[in-house]
Amino acid sequence: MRRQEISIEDIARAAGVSHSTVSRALRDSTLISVNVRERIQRLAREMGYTPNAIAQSLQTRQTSMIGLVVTSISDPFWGDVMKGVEEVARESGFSVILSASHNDPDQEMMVIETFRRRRVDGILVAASRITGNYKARLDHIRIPTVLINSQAESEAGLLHWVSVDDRKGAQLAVEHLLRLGHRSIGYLGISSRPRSNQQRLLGYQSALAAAGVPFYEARVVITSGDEASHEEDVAAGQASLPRLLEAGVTAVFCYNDMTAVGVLMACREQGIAVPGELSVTGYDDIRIASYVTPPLTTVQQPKVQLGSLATLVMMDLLNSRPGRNHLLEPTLMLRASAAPLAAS
Amino acid sequence: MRRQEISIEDIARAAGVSHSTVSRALRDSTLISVNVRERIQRLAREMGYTPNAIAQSLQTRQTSMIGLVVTSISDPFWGDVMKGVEEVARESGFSVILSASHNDPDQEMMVIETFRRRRVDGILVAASRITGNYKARLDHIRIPTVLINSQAESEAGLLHWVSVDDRKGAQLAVEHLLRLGHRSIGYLGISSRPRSNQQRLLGYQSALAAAGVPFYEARVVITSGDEASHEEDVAAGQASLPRLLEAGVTAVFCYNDMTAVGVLMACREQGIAVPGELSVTGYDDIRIASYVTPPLTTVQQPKVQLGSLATLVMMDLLNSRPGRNHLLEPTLMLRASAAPLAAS
DNA sequence: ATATTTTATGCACACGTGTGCATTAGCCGT
DNA sequence: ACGGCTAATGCACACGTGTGCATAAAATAT
Repeated sequence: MRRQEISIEDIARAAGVSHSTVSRALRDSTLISVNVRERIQRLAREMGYTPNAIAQSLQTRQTSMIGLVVTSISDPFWGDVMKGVEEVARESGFSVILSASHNDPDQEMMVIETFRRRRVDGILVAASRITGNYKARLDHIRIPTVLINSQAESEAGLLHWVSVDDRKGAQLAVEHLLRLGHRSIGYLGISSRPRSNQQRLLGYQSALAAAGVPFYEARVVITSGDEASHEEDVAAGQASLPRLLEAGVTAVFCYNDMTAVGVLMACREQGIAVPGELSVTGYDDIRIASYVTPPLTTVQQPKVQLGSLATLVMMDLLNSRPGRNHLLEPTLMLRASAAPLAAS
Repeated sequence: MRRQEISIEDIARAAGVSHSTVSRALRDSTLISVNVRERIQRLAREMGYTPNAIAQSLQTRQTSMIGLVVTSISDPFWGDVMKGVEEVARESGFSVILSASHNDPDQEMMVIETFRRRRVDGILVAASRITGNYKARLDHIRIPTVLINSQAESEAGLLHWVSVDDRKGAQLAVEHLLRLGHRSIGYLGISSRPRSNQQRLLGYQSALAAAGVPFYEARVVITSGDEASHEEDVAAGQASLPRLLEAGVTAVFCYNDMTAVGVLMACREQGIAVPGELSVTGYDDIRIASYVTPPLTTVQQPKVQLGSLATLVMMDLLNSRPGRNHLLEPTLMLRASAAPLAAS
């Protein structure tokens, strides 16, 4: 089982030259004469040589690997983001190390520590939960970092971010409901993702304010759903419907598509027509939103672009170009789960 | 921007010992006296030392990394598999390098070549398209490999697999439809995933045969859908409904959940009641299957287990224990998209 | 006290690749 | 033919860590 890959030393021996010559020949150095260069390259091909990236990394002090931390690997939202990351990374000659944080700051920090041990060139963190005391440690690590859908500043200039404008997205959704004639609009939020939840709540409030509709605390329901898994989000949505109905809303803006699906399911159980009696909007526009009944009116986040752009920013940083932060625009996807307020 | 991580050499200098002593002390070698050992470990902590995994890998000739190739990163099915892989890998102290093959043998081979260059300890390949001439090259690579949901033999003993019994799954679904009284049952397949498509077709046929129901070629519709993306699967399902109806089927067993969703959508457009006029079953039991209307009766594959078990087999191989192949059992998920044949 | 074993540490090499510098061979000009 | 210049190659070190072996120091036995 001894795996014996061949090295440039082996090629050197076979060609009767030094390993330096082989190294240069394989890198197309003009220092090496054309015929020797070609002979060595042919030899390398024949012998089935594969450069040892580990040794190269040790020497050049760069690994061409980037670490990606994500809250949940099986989440369709992050699935799209991961896809964008992997594509750009591969095209740029980088590999992606993937790990999950399960929405837990401790695990997130441990994963980042592993990445540091492996000397990745850069780190991408999705929906970081890093705050306060962790922040300092993250800063001390001195590895270029790009946050995805979370924001933070850094004095060292190593920390950047790419996000979708959550507040704007919420405004789009709520404005749409207002245009449909709704005046009693609820917000169904999730406390386990504090930043985006807060932003969407703000967007909800400012849309109401802009339309001159008063804000009532009772119309806002925030549930927990700690692990950031779908099942929990759906269950949270289902469980929250009663409280929203008590508040007498005719439409509800949900934190994401899965909670909206939960609301949809609860409505079906209780015989409440959507959108006839209650209009529902989601957020994210994951695939499931198109196929559910009724298809969800929702806020689309450019998910793949989120990943690819973050990776492009990373490439800028790694080529010592200045890294720009980006705030992407969400768009409204009109489907069938929200309709004009019935003139009852 | 010069990133200067500290090394055991630095610690050695600070402690007034040689780097060998530091190396041993950090690895808890009993060769080093207790007080020196503790002093060095404290020093390492204070100086913020992080071992250089690259240098360790070069020396020990193992990277503690495994490569994972998947046909599509954003596919919910593979998302669950990836989750299982990452969890077991992390618990075992391994990191996962992720890459996509887009269901293309050439890309798959390129990804594997990259993994080889990076000297991963093992490779996991999901739904491999490697055949014939590639097979030989794969064999020549001499890296332990575990295939997920595809099977192949190897003389070198480096190739193993973990799969779900596709034929059995198909039988379960079709037997269920037969039990519901259906006799004219269609199969909607996809040619771009030849192995599983073939297996499911075989299961379909043997279930019919066991029930004494004749097999009609016209009831089998195989579409393409090259890129293995959802949109294409759904579209394929939608486009295939007419041909199935022409064949006069009362129930259809679909290759996977997304094609089944396509069929569902086409039915709604054409006013065909499901399951009233047509029973539909899917395959995979991805999350979407539960939330669509009507909820899909489908064959559940143990997706997370598929990933975790494959990784456990890999761990066996890496610890030079014999690797066993595993054929997992699918189970039938009864929901609402298949119903007894209406006595019309 | 000396010989022998045990304990603790350093030396030097290895892993595979890249590169500054010295060295050699070849070429040209006068 | 000789000096100077260019082209091609090798030497030796570096990257950071692990480890066999030699060695020094200490402890124990005789």
